[in-house]
Amino acid sequence: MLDARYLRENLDTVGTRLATRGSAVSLEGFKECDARRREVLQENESLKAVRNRVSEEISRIRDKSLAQGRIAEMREVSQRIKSLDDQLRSLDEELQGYLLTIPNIPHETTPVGASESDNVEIRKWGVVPAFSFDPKPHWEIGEALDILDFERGAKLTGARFTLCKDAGAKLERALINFMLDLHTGRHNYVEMLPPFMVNRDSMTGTGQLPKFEEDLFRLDGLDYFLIPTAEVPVTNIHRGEILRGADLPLRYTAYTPCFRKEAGSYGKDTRGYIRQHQFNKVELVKFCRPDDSYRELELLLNDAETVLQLLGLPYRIVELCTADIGFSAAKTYDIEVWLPSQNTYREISSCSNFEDFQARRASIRFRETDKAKPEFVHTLNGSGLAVGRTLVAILENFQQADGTVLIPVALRPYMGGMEKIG
RNA sequence: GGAGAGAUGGCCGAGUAGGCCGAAGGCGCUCGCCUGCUAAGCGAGUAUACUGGGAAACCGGUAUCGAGGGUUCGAAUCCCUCUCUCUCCGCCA
Repeated sequence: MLDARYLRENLDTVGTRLATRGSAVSLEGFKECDARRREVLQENESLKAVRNRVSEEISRIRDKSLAQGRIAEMREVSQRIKSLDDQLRSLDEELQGYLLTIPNIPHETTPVGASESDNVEIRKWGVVPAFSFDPKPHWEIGEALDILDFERGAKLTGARFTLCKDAGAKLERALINFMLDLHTGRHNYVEMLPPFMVNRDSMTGTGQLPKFEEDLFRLDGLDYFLIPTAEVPVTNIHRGEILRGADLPLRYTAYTPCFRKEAGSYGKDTRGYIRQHQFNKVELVKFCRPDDSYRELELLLNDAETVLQLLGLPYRIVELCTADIGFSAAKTYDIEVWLPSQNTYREISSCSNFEDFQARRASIRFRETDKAKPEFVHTLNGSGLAVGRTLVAILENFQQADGTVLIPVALRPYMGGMEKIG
């Protein structure tokens, strides 16, 4: 959420910057509503000031019969106030409606672009494997090794659900533990295990609601939602809090399953394990001072990259352009891992700086000293990494001519010493 | 699921025959004084949001005692609804 006052005073500039996102954002509604609201607010508050003053006078009059005139007068003032209160309530709601659906302003370093083809490749790491045979897609490898069972996943639930079996299940679990140990041990993140379903306030705090409800699974009869990413519960840990400056930056990591409806991606990635309604992810979340957030973003990106480096998976870093960054983000780097079967890089992590956009929605502030005014923190997060896609990358990149798959050395301790699958 | 108790400022904790309560007191914190160090002591200050004025320092208004409604000239105090916490019983991984 943008600051209403800032928006009011910089309406044109903000409009221009938001336009680079591609989708038209109209600020007219906000402007008009904001003006009306302040008008009503002012009349209302001055009437309340009168009422407070006169009521105070009435309280000092012993003989209330002498106050009847003023009491009658105030009765009318109160009527008027009540009506203005109602108007104000609906105007507030309307204004919030505008503010909650206006996306974040892209950072000045976010490349301006019209579509994802304008994203900018920053760097590459690793060597793309050369195969002496035709590399298979991961779903064939997984089925041949009997570690990924798509048919039974669909039987148990439906399309885009998969049953992991035996070494597949173990590999998934090993990756989770490997990532968490790396981030808590070497990168100094604090591990969290949050609830996998959250309430509406939490979803609004990080920006999934009110605009993107159709992407979420909601529980029938309860206003709870299955989390689409650990970003939601972990960022909301400090919703409504004032943190101590001395404690910043806070770094949290969390494993959670993620649940997404994937509405609007019906034709995409229909085969395999790339796009599921439920998938595992290890997430990195930071809360920091505004001045530090862009430095912290680079560090966060490095922390996520380290996972791929230790696993020996080739990847590249892409800086998303204004047309491709998410609703809440000011700047985003994607990490894309090499997938031989698709002969291309595919997203495996997305690292974003939200600046104070989420912090303002969720009211997450800090006080530099005990006397200082509270300021909004900056929030960041990134996948570290998407576990299912990491498993896919391992199957495809480390597949052998005989159909087996080599397990990365770093992962072997987590696999009971196993060196290959099959 | 059944029965009861409670939710006040950073924390603890007063306040329930409605008015002078943004809210006593204590702790904590900040600044100053004092004591040759430490401890103690003394004085002052110490919420947030919105909004009007001002270049700013700052000054004014309104709101906030879990949340939302209601009664009233006026509500932390009365009424209703909801949420959460705690205790006991039942059930359960």
